[in-house]
Amino acid sequence: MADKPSIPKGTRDFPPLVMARRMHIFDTIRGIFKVHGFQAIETPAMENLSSLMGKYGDEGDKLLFKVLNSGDFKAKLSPEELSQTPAGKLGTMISGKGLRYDLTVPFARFVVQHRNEISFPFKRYQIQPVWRADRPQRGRYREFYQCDVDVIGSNSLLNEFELIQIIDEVFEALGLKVVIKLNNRKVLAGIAEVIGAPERMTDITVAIDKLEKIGQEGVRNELEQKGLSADSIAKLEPLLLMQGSTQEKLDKLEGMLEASETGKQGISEVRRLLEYVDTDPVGAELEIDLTLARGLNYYTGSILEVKSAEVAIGSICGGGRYDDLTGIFGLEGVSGVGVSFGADRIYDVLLQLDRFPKRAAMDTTLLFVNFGDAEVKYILPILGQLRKSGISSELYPEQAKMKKQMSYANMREIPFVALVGEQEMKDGFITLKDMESGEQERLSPEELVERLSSAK
RNA sequence: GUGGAUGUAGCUCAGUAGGUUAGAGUGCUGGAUUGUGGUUCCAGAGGUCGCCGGUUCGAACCCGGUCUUCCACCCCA
Repeated sequence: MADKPSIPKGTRDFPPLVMARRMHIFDTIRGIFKVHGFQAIETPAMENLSSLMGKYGDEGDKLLFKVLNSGDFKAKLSPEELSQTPAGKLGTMISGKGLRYDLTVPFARFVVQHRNEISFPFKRYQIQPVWRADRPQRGRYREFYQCDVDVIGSNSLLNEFELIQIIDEVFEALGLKVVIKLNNRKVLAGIAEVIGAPERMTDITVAIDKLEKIGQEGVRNELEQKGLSADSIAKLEPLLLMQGSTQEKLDKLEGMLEASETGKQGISEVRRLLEYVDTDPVGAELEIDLTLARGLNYYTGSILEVKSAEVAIGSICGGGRYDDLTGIFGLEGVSGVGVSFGADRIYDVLLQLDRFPKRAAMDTTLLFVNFGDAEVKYILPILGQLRKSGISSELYPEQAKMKKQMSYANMREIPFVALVGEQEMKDGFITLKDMESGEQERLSPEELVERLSSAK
């Protein structure tokens, strides 16, 4: 006997209602990407493992799904290698491919590989699933969709501004309140420099990233543990506890980062970006957050992250500028900046807040009840007319009991039902029933189209 | 990867001094109602009690393992 059918850990099936809601998210995001002039691309689910390894830090390497080589994958290994190599390392020896971990690195590969066909700056969007061998939890899946927008081949901070606008427009359209957190890796690098530990930037940022969660004391302990000197920690603390308006924070920071060229540059970039925002302010809350670090180690400039202001679920969108990413694939001096929307988490937030549109808005508008073959033949051309007019409509395929057909409409939450029987055929009209109010009216086919077009 | 919970009908859950054919609500199917759904009433279908093994005369219940889901770390969308 076969096992009960199941799917791998951390993956999901999407039934129709869920899918309708997911499409609502994707359609909204895609529409806004297009309006901003971004073009769609896709890349394969699998990349060569060498394209993926080392791009996401040690932690990321562990979370990569590797695809076992076809054929006799152990033929090239000696028995010693086979038995002595630790499992984790063995995986990379017998796997030449891996599932993509995000869309940014494959995009960088794409840009380098197709550089002669692309005119820069290149604005692309990409909506595809990615895979991570993480331990699943709420809001964390092994297969999930990212919706990436990137501009590559332009250093201008106008791109960062456009991304902020896109974020604002997307969440506005979805009806979600969000906080956009902004920081700059150069500022973080400056801080590391000023406190006398320039090479420890990653450790420092990872630690201060947790400030909200583990508190000042916790951060201090973690930094001590990482081997940072007491002197450095003491210098760092006032920076973290800065209060005041964005401008005040920036002024204070600028003073502290006087000695660091990189730091000063970071500050001026943040200022510049905020100037753009001032010209056309966004609806979302925008805040400078020095504790925002972001783990992906390819970011070099602006970094940003979006959190729901209403539901605690981790970030629902994030990104930043990466100056060297294509360098890894052999194309130097091309800077890119982009953000990624986490569709699955956005879904969870919308669901929890009950902000999805009514099902009727995403589904069939009209159902014709089937009274028999003569009626069906009468209805078919009308049905075609409705569909040409963009009204989602269907005909019940069986001459089932009326109760059953009505229940079907009810279950599907179809807002209108059309009744065409002998009487209607003879008189040339259609009885339209509004399922919500229960009211019925008699309409000609033309009036029906008219009526439902306006009801949409 | 570390630590901790969880798992009984499609769904939400009852069900222990281990004892014959495992329950409720909801949903599903049919009927009451042969051109009218959502309410009500009646009937019916649906479970190898996550899976494997052990203890026992006997296991949904005790023990071990395993998988799933969830929670806290880690990390992140």
